[in-house]
Amino acid sequence: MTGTDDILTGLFPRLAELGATLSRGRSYEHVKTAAGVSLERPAMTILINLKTADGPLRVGEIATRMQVEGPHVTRHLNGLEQRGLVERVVDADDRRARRVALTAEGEETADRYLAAVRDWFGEALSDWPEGDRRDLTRLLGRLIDDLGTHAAGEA
Amino acid sequence: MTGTDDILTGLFPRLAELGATLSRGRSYEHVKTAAGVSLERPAMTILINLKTADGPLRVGEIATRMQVEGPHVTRHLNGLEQRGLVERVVDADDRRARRVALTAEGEETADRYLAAVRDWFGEALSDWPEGDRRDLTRLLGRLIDDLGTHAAGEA
DNA sequence: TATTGTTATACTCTATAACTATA
DNA sequence: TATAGTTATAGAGTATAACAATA
Repeated sequence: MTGTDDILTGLFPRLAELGATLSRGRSYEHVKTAAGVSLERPAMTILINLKTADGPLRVGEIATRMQVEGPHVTRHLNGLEQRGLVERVVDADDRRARRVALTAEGEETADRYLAAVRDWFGEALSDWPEGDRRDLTRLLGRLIDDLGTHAAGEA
Repeated sequence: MTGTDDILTGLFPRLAELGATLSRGRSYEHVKTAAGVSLERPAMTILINLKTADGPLRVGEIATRMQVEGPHVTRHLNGLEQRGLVERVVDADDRRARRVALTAEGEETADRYLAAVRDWFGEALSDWPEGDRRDLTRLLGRLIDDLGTHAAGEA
């Protein structure tokens, strides 16, 4: 009884609050301002995915990484391309597909944003022992895996 | 350099992915189905807040707890009241305010939902050592606090 | 004059359906 | 016939502005 009750009184409320803090909290606004970018959040997420990938990504691959459907990516890609932050190039091997790549300006934007993220979180967690950060990262990774696996009905 | 780099390669991506898993993942759908409820998520969140509070809450208090603006709460309250899950009673002490209370049916719905949450997370985390759950809960609590404090510019 | 809540409106995020072009 | 991506449309989530009632 103790173990399961902890979920309702401990973990679950924290996850709900973290979700609210992350999605509606002012953190993103602060970071955006610090980085001097004016993009909607999913658009910024696309840039980060491209930046942290090895090279250009296909549209479908971006959608999978973001856990969203294709048209959502296409829509933001249209805006990003108009602003000159990404380029879409037809894949030579499969002409149905497109390879999406950051432009130089897109790369700069992603760099500025990531630097602001690093500063922001670094300040917020400045008095955290290194061990706690590592533990949290590890536990979150496992949580994500286990939630995903369970949702997929594989376990 | 090591400490701050961990944020960009470790913590930050995990938080982003957890946010996606929590907000768009199928977990909520599974739990909803298991509990046999058909409410939009913010409406369910209102019920849970009322259930876990000591007694009836004012509209503004619900909004604060959910980290949203007042009109958003009002809108969902209208739906919940129509379905007979909550009641709004004018506060005798301050007639501008309303006290929102769960009806018997609202209470049952919240109970069913929370039981399904407990089952769902309990299964997903069934092989977690008790210590890991406690650690994650503690670290998440601190993370939320520190992000909130930093966003408020207090530190 | 300030505060509680509501109504009206609009913006952001995301999904589904229908389509085009390749394969 | 199946797959990659796009366009069109719609729904969920949330915010701001204007307002009512009360303090």
